[in-house]
Amino acid sequence: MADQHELRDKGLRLTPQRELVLAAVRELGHSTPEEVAEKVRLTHPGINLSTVYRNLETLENVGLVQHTHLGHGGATYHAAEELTHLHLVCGKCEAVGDAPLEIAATFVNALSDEYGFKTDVSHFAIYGTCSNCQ
Amino acid sequence: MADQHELRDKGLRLTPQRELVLAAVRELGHSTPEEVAEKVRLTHPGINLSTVYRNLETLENVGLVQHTHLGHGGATYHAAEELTHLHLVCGKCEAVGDAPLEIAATFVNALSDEYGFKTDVSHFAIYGTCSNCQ
DNA sequence: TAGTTGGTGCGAATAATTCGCAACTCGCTT
DNA sequence: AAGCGAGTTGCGAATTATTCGCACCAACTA
Ligand SMILES: [Mn+2]
Ligand SMILES: [Mn+2]
Ligand SMILES: [Zn+2]
Ligand SMILES: [Zn+2]
Repeated sequence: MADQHELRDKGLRLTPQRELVLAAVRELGHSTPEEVAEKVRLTHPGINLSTVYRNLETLENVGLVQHTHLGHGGATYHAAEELTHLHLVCGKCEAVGDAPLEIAATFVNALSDEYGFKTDVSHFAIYGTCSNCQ
Repeated sequence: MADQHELRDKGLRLTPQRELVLAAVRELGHSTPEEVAEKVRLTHPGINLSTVYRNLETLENVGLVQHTHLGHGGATYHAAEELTHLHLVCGKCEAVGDAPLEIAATFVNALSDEYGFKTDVSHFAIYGTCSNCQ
């Protein structure tokens, strides 16, 4: 596994649980800690939820996963490689649509130029009303 | 109080607690339910935290207050009239800066034109790194 | 192969928010 | 002015989400 480097370089270990959590996040796309746990338990029923939380945090520190806020509640996780779009969340039907990052380019540049603020447009969802719900 | 209309029209009552919660939100600007409760308790120690939660929800349904997500955690509330800017949240120092809504105009228009998505740019904060923390 | 130290399972502890319900009161009607 | 009914409140308990403490286990390393 190439991920070993990311981990071992920081004195961390590649445990089965950790591999399983990472694999689950990669397969699921956006997913809550609970969903990750369920996925992992399909093949390894013994895994503990707090282990999932701890590994998501560890994997995020190492840069292999990231979290995003899609709704009013908790965070969802995704593989770091996969963050190539922003999320359009409809406040009425709860639908989550995608849009390319480029669509926010002028906005991001303006924030950078005028405020020196480097934006991560996809950390928080873009909230509003989708075309179906107008 | 002009707010009576907003409430009574929907069969709701203007109780002292409700007035106090609304007044606190208006004075505090962005504030968590807990902060609203503390503010109200300065003059009315008896108010219950669940009453604050319920009234914030009610006032939001009626359109007098709104909530926004400034950080990874819970929501903050503000008076509806006051939502005239978007929030730039720094992931490193936690600072919350403001920027005018107009700075997102082309972005909002693009989402409208290309996806039919009507964006509320200030419901979620804009996340990134502030100029001090680069 | 043994030792060091990070990781895991588990149950308890926190924190944040929501509920259930009896008592209370706002606003309306006689 | 008094009465009534439905919306509200206080309170404690219940949920949910996430974090901790700790003894035991196991991944790396020499
Ligand atoms: Mn929200
Ligand atoms: Mn976050
Ligand atoms: Zn919708
Ligand atoms: Zn900063």
